[in-house]
Formats: sequence, structure tokens, C-alpha cells
Amino acid sequence: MMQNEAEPPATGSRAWQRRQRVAHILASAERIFAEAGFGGASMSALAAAAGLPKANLHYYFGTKEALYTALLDSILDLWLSATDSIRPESDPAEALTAYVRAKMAWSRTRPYASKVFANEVLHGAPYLGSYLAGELRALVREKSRVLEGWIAEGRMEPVDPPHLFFAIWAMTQTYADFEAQIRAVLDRPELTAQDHARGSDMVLRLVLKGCGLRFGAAEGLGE
Amino acid sequence: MMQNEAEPPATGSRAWQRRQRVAHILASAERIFAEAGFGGASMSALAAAAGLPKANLHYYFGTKEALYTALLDSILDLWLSATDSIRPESDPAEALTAYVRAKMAWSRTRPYASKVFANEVLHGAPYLGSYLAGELRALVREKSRVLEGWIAEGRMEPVDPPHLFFAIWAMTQTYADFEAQIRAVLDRPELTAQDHARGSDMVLRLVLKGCGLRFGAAEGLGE
DNA sequence: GAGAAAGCTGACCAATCGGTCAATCTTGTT
DNA sequence: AACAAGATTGACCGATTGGTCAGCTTTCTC
Repeated sequence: MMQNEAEPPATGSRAWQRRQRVAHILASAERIFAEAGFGGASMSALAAAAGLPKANLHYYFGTKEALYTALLDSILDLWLSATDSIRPESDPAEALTAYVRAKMAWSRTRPYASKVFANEVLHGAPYLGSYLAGELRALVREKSRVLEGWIAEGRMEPVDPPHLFFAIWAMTQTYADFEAQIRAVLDRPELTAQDHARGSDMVLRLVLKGCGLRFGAAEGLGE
Repeated sequence: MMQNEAEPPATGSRAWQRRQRVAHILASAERIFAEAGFGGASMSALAAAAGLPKANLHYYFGTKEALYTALLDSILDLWLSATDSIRPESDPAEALTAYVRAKMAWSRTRPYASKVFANEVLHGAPYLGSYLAGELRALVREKSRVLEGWIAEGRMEPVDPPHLFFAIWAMTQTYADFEAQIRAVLDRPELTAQDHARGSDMVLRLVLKGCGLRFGAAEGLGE
């Protein structure tokens, strides 16, 4: 029988075990690629991180490049999933708040994934280029039209939607990608939940007030 | 006679020629490191970019690491020079506008430098760490006090100054560091002056309105 | 339980890595 | 002109790189 690709294979089956191992390799590779970049990450370092012999990684992925692109693919899904709240019938302030919150949460919970993505784009997106020009561009077009609709209805001030997205991406991801700089300036061994909360507040303040929306700052940050 | 280190040596002199060559190597290395990262940049690629034999780079810098840190040092000065406009007696809106403009100009004119810096921080700032925790932290402390002064005088709304800086850095540098992504979304072979102007406007809008300051948008963006 | 298929890995490979060095050339000093 | 110091570089080095493969074990199928 043909196994439907969309359906997860039965627990314990061969295909299931393969997916488990592939997922485990990708998970450990995320950290190595994030810390060393593509060029700086060696197959032996990737193998050591996964706790497997180097030849085993080659068995599953063939080449270092294939392993890297497989990792990028697995990260891409996360990147797009946060825009769901931006729909024509949504309240602008609520939708943007949810979007910023989702992006900030992603920086907090998946910092290595964010760094791998950032590293790829930073170096000219050699592997991600076609995706950026395809799916991402289409997504931004779609969501920009939603914002333009809100603007036409007088529900928010006229802003350039794509550049608003660029600003939101930059501000939210900086808490993952440039975490070393933020930690150094704030003099922290690690960013605390409060640091993230303050960052989140700042981003929301700038975005909402910048769009002429009410910024409640309803968060209890304490003191 | 002792040559004063602060004074530039006479044109054509041996020391002058040395500085010229060092500067030329650093200038060409900037692009290689920006595009490939530290690990991905090879000495032979750096040598090819400089149009010199590999052994010549080793003669001037000793190791790849020394060449890289020399480049980082040369970039750091640029990074700090833009905050001059933020002084207690300045007008908040004017000071922040000048700061954002300076940062945006830096992204436009020195994208490779920005990318090298970003890459370093992205990978945990192994070479820049002590500088970030030293000079940069001190600078942010100093400028944060200026902002707190403005806030106390009621000249701007109460915002968390360090996080405001993080937001400004992120938004302005994204036009250099994540240029590949922005280009892809905007469907441009290269970012135009208008793209940068629109980005600059967006950043100013978010920063000024976020701080409760007037955003004039006095720019003639055409159309 | 026999054969096939998939999983696994130690040993090995050519290529490239960062770096060294002796030999040569150029320049400044006297 | 003679010498010293600095500048230059082709040839080379051991180490590490990404990648291969033969041979073994495990698991599935019938």
C-alpha cells in the first residue's frame, strides 16, 4: 500500500524511526549552524552535536549543503505561521499586537532557528533566495492589501505596509539574532523574561503608536 | 625622532605606504567576510579579493583571526560616531531624527561593514564581546541618562531608553543586514534611493510617534 | 528462516585549509 | 656604493575539510 505522505507514519515503524532520527539531527544541527554559520560548521562538529558518527549524517542527508537546506526548510514553516491574525475583518490594533507577540515569542523560544535564518539572509540568501522572492513576497503582498484596506477605511494612519513589516521583523528578531549585544548592554548573563517583556512593550508601542493606534500598555511589568 | 602615532605619516613614506596597503586589504576583506562569514572566508579568497598573494596577507596581519579583528576594530569607530546628536540640551525630536538618519545612512553607504558587524554579533560576539560590555554599554548608559532627562522634563513620553536603542539599531541596520530579504519582497535587483527614503520615513515615524513626538514627514517622497 | 532491504560506521580519500619559511627584491641610510 | 631593514612571494607543511565506500548488523517480507 502506498503510504500517504501527508499522514504521519505509524509509531515505531521504519519510516517513523527515520523521521525521528532526521528530526534529531536537524535539532542539534540548528545550534551548530547558528553559532558557527554555514562555513564555520564542520560535519564532524555537526556529528558530535548529534552524538552520531559523521558517516551517519552523510547517510541521511548526502551532503552538508543538503543537511543545511533541510534545516532551512524546517525553519521556514515557523517563519510564516505568525501572520494568521492579520485578516481584513480583524481589529488592526489586536491583529498587529498578536503578530508582534507571536514574533517575539518565536525569538524567545527558538533563538537558534532565528539565527540560522538571519545568517542565511545576511549572506545574501543563496539557498533561500527563490523562497523569499516567491512565498514570502506573495505573503507580504497579501497582508499589505489587508493593511491598505484598513487604511482606506480610516482604521489606521497611512503607512507603507511592506516597510512596516520590515520594521517589525527587525525589532522582534533582534532579541534573538543580536541577543549577544543586548545581553552585553544590559549586563546580563542571560536575557530575562522581564527583558523580553520590556522589549515586547517597546515594539508594540512603536508599532501601534506609529500606526496611529491606541497603545494601552496593559501589561503588568511590575515596578 | 619618534613619530607621533596620532599624526599621519608623510605621504609616500614607508609608514604611509604600509597604512595604505593595510587599508586596502581591510577594504577588500570587508566584502569577503560580509558574504561568507568568518568561517566561510578563506585566506586565499581574501588574498584574491585584495589582488595579493596569500603570504602577503600573512606578512601584514599574521593570522586570519588578526586580520578579522583588525577589520572589526576599523568598523567599530563608525558604529559609535552617530550618537553625537543626543545631548541634554538638544531637542528630542531633532536629536532622534539625526541619529536615525545617521544610522540609515550608514546602512546605505557601508552595507558590508554593517554585515560584518552583524555576523560577529549573531555568532555570539566572540571577538567583540568585551567591547560590547565596555564601551558600548557605557555609551548606552550615558545616552539613556539623556533620554531620562528629557522624560523627566516632560519633553517626551516615558519609554525604556536601552530598548529604544535596540529598536533603532534593529530597524536601521536591517536595510543593510537583511537587504537580500527586503530586495526579494520588494522585487528589486537593488534597493533604490526611494526604498531607503521610505524605510527612513518608517523608522522615523515609529520612533518619533512612539516617543510621543511630532512626526512631520517633511520629506518629499514624490507621488 | 532465508533472502532482501535498510541502517550503520571505521577507515580512507583528494582537496583545501591556515600558516611557515627561505630566497629574492626594494628601499632608506650612510 | 655598500649595507641593513623592510617588503614580497613561490613552494611547501601538517591538519582538517567534505565526502566515499566496503563490509557489517539489524529489520522487514514472504
